[in-house]
Parts: sequence; structure tokens; C-alpha cells
Amino acid sequence: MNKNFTNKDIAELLRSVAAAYTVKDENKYKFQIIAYQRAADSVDHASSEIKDLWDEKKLGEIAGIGSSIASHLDELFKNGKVKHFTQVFSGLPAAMFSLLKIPGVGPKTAYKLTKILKIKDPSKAVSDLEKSAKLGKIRTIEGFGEESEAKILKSIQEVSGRTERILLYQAEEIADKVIDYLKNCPLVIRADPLGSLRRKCSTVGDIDISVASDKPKEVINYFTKYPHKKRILEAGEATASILLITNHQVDLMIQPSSAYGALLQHFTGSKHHNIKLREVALKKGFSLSEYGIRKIRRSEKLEVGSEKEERPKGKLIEFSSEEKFYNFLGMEFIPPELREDGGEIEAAIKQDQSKLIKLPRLVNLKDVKGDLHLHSNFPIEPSHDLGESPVEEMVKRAFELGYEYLAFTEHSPSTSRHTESQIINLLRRKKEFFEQIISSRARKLPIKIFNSLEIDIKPNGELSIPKEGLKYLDFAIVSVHTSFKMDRKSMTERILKGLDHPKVKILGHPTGRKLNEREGYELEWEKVFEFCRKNNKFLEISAWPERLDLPDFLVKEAVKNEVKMIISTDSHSVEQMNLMKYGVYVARRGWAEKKNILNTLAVNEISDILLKC
DNA sequence: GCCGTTTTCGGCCCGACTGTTTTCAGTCG
Repeated sequence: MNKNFTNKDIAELLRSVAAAYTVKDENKYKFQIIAYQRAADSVDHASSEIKDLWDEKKLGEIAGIGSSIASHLDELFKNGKVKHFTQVFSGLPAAMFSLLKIPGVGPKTAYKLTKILKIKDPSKAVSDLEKSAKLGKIRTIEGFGEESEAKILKSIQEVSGRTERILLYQAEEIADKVIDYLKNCPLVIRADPLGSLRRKCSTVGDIDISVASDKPKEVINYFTKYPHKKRILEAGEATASILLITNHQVDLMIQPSSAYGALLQHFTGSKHHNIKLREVALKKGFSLSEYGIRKIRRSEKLEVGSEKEERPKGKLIEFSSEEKFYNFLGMEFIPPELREDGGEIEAAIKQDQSKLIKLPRLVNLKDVKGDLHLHSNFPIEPSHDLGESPVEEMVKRAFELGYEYLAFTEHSPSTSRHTESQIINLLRRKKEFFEQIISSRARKLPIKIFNSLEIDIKPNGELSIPKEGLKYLDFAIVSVHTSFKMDRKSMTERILKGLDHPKVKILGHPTGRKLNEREGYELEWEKVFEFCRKNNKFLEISAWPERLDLPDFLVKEAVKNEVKMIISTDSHSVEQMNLMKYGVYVARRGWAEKKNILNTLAVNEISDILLKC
């Protein structure tokens, strides 16, 4: 039996183990529970398939997976099941684990409900529970009441209508509206989008917003009256959550201005960044929270065996800004995009100037000097997606954006509707057209125009235009638009063959992923990186919000492997040229500096590189 | 069960909110 375990399956399994330990004896297994949850989180966020890492004997590289869990996973991949896990699950109803996806239902609640209501079938557990709730059976159970029954029912109904993680730009739109609303309240001094939104993750779950105010209760009250809310999920003294009509959750946290820096730090996350930061601080004798920093007096260590394990804490030190918060801990300010516990904390610690990893000076939007992936409406008769805007308009916009150069990279002419000589003719005409544009435009707007093309890489690795056609281009981008389902080795060969011609400089949207739509294809990245570095080929970071491809974790790998990238919009109209910032976010999340991004170079420097054959 | 510029042993982030068991357990981020 060789089931194909995905990362999602594995994370769920590890979480179930943690849940089982929680039910059996939360205190006894306290640290196993934490360890399994952490391992599950790690697997969820892993940049490659755990199964592949196991194949390559690299399981140890995943943080939070040590020798014990690694050997359990080894058993899982070999036998399809794990003896130790079966033991941990023994005596517990299998159906309880199905209930854990209901918000507000944790291990103990799930256990109690399945046990008392005699829910047996894991595949029907949620709907069985829903039926019981409707019949009023839950309220009769000890520890439950009418309200908790209603809450469970609501949660079940919402879980089915729940929207998946939303794309960053959509989250920004929603957050902007809520923030505008909050700023209309005179008691609100400041309001900021935080969480994954501030870290510029490609997709966002809940929308997190912070407010500085001296009247938190009144602001919470105002917040819960937001016109587009469906219902209030919770509302306390300093935090509140609402569900919008669109089923998106918005979380709010409030602190006075004097302590706002700690709140920004806390609520920006990520969870793993905060945990690591707090562990590091603890070793220096500090305890961190959203309120500020306390010095711990270690000498007054708690007595052995005391029931209430509380550390003696000193006076709270407040911080008005995040810079001061990090500086107090002897660290440089860490840009939000880096806060993923990916080495940024170690890099931010000052003192040691000789250390190997330092915080990068991240690339900025204003460093970008041109857009090298644009589709105009020049009638190239492409196989798909002709642009909507005329070249002149796009050049004008580029000037407004402060660019020095542009590349027009329309899709190659369709091969089904044209003979080879017709394709050559179209390319010749395109070249003449751009020469004309360049000669008439050159005097008015100081923008260099490259005449390029986005060429399909066919499944056999050949390009979708005849080789001869390449001579009509300044350079070319190549991309995969068909036959995504190839195995990793063949896809790698296909792409490396496609990149081989000297005129080809850039691999467009290198993984082919579409967020919330399809996974990208797998590649042997080490080979791709090596090929690019040796042959001066560049990987695109597509700023297109549904692609954001290369993904951030591969940008980080590319930086490590000294492969340069370009950030481009893949615009099919003038308006889309404003999307560049989303590509810059991805680059920043991948630790990219200006020097890693080719299109931060001035026009003369980049011309030398792109036009060299 | 994991992990290491205080450690291969002895630690392990920190707090909010809700409903119900009126003093706290369970869940969440």
C-alpha cells in the first residue's frame, strides 16, 4: 500500500496525534502536544512535499521534526500506517478528529460530543453533529448550554460556506474599507493592517487590524457596528472579531499609543516569529507580550512543585514604536516581510558583526527601473491573450512610473493557424513596427523599448516559433502554458531545453501556479538554478496577483543560489502596469536585495546583458 | 518530542475571550 501522502494529509495526522494526547492527558503530554503541533505547522508551511524530502533523506531539514517523528513518518511512507500513532489513537472515537475543523471545537469538546452522542462515522461526523444540534441534544450535555449549542451549529454552517484564503490584493481592498470606517471614529488615533496582510503573504486568511486609542471599549463598540458585518464573533476589552457578509473574518486589537509598538510587533506575527523571538528574549531574561517587555527576575525562581507556575515579573516597559521594541532586545528592526522564523531573528541580533547571515537590505518598488513583460495590442495573432492597450499608452504610463525601459513581449503567433513562414512574417512586421515607434518616440519620451516575445515551450522543449524567428527579437521570454502534468524530471528537461537558445533570457512565471486554482508543476530546482547561473538566464517574479510566481520561498532559494531575477507585471493593459508592487512584495519576502533583481539596473547596464548573445 | 552563543539535559511564548462547572476550562492566534 503506497498511498500518496500530501503535506496536508501529514499535517492533519500530526495534529490528530496532538489532539489525542490532549484528550488522554494534557498535562502529562504537554510538551509532546506542543511538539506535534509545531511539526504539523512546519509541514503545512513546508516549501516542498514532505514525501519528496523523505525520498531524498532530508526529513531532518524540517524544523520541528526530530528523530522520533522522522522515524514515524518513515514508517508511514513505507507501511501506510504508524504503530505508535495507532496506539495513541486507541480508545478514542475516530469520528472526533473530523470535528476539529469546526471553529471553537477543540480536542476535548470533540471527544465529549462524539462519545456522548455516539457519533461513529468519521465521514459523516460533522453532519451527524449538526443534526444533534438541531434536535437540541447538545444543550442537555453537562458543560454545554443553549448558547454553546447555537454556537456550534453556526460554526458548522459557516464552515461549509467558508471562503478559502483570499489573494493579497483582495484582502487589501477589504482591509482598506474597514480602516476607512475605523478612522471615521474620532477616538481612533491610528489604524493599521497587520498579520499576514502586513507581511505581504501572497494569500491571506483572516484580516487583522490594529488601532491606537485610549478608549478601547468605545472603539470595539464602534467596530462591531461595521455596516458590512454579518455577525460579531467575539468582543472583549481590547480585542474583537467580526464576520463580514462575504464570510471573511476581521480581527481587531487595540492599545493606547504609548504601547502601540508592542501591539504592532505582536499582531504582525508570524506566530512562529513571535515564538522564536520570545524564546530568545526569555534567555536574556525578558518576557514579551503585546503590552510590552518585562524583565524577569530569575533568581526568585519558582519553588519546585508549586501549583501555580508564575515567573516573578518586573515592571512593564512600553514601546511607542516597533523599532524601539526590537532595539531594546539588541536587534535591528526586522521588516515585516521577513518575520517567518526563517533566520531573520538570528540575523537581526547586533553585537556580532562577523556573523554569516545578516539582515538583507530589501529591494524597494522605487528601485525598479523598467517592466520587461508587457502585452500590447499589436496584432501578432497570438494563440492566446492579446493585450488590450496600444504601445503608445503603455510607454506613456511607463514614463509616469519613472521607468527607463520596457519590453514588449506579446505571445508568439499561434502555430495552429499559421505556417512557419507566416510566423516569420508576423515577427518581421512586429520588428518593423517597433523600429518605427522607437524612431518616432525616442525624441519625446526617454524610454528604451525592447522588442521581445513570450514564447511557449512545447512539451518536447522546443520553442513555439521557428529558430529563424528569434533573430527578429532583441531577446525572448519563454514560458510553459500547456501540458502542466509532466513529472519533475521531464519538466526540468523541457524547461532547460527551452531556455537553451542564446536569445532566450528569461523564464516566465517559472512554476506555472495559479493561486487558489492550481498547483505549479514540480521542477528539479537545483538543476534549474545551476543552469541559470552558468548561462546568464533569469527567473521571472510575476507580479500578477493570481500568480506571484516565483513564489517567495523559491525566491529565497534563488538568492542563495546567486540566480538573478526580474520582477514584471505581465500586463495586458495600461492599468495593470500598476501591479508591480505585488512582485516587489514577493521578492522582499524572499530576502531579495536590489542586486538580486535585474530590472533595478539602469538602461545601459541591462541592455548590455539582455542584448548579449 | 524538540533543541542548543548560558544547555546533549532541562528547559519549552504569552495572552484574550466565551460560556458555564461561580472560579475556570477550553479554544484560539
